[in-house]
Amino acid sequence: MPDATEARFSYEGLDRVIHERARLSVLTSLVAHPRGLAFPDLKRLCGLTDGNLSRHLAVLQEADLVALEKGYDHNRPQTLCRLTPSGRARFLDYLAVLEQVVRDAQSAGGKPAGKDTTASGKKASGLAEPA
Amino acid sequence: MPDATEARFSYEGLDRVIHERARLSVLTSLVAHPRGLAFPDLKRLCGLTDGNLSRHLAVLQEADLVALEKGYDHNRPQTLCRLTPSGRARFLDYLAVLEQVVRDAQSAGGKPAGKDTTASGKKASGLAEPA
DNA sequence: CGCGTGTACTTTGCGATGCAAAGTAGGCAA
DNA sequence: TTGCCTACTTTGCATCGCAAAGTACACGCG
Repeated sequence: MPDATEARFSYEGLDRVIHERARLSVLTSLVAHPRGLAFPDLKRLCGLTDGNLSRHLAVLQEADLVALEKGYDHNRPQTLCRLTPSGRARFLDYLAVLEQVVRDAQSAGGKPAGKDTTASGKKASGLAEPA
Repeated sequence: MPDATEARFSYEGLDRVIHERARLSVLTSLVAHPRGLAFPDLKRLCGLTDGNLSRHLAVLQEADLVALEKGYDHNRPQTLCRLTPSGRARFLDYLAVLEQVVRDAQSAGGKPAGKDTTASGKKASGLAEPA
């Protein structure tokens, strides 16, 4: 058990590439559709504009989180997006941290909090927070 | 797939002010310490630099998510940070959306991640992607 | 056949923002 | 007093999200 002064709320596992809202949407969509999704479907599912999705996909591809397969369907360009294996792994890691955040918050917010780990210098102003 | 046209993965509840990693750290720390936290404690808990914390606190205060009480303790400046009531409410709303993200991702065959925050042990082995 | 319209993306531009290094202020020890 | 330490704040830069504009191609219509 490490000391109580460690940065236990720093959440370093929240990779910035994944943590962005739009990309989180994309990755969640993709993990929910393991066969992949076409660009327009992804666009609609995530509520993104064309440009936005294009850019975020480029970032995700650059980070080796998704793979883009560009082909043609009925003579129309069709980009199929899928998670890479390492992308899936990294996303699951990220999710585990997210769960930790939720647990940390709920242990005080939704339930009786009894774990005050940083008991330094409280003023105890007699301020009761709203129940 | 009930309705493929709705943007059910857009997660519009992920307020950008809250969703930032550093601020998420701060808010989680604060919700776990309802009596408030002093600047240095917050700094250490979140693993932030002085400048970083200062800036993020200013943003959070501007958004009426936290309240800053500047005073003196033992003749030293001491800023006490607490969640505002509406800040707590908005953070809990945000958390609900986070939980939804986790659920959406896990319902797809992602395993229910345990309490191991460094879940790097399994790679993609147990969850081969369908081609 | 050419022209406009619609889909499927990409590129560009800009305003916002995270981040860290440098700056300020005051207590306290020597 | 001098110098160091804590407790913040300000500044500057590089990144980034976002949306409007741009490109490419297929199809329908006169």
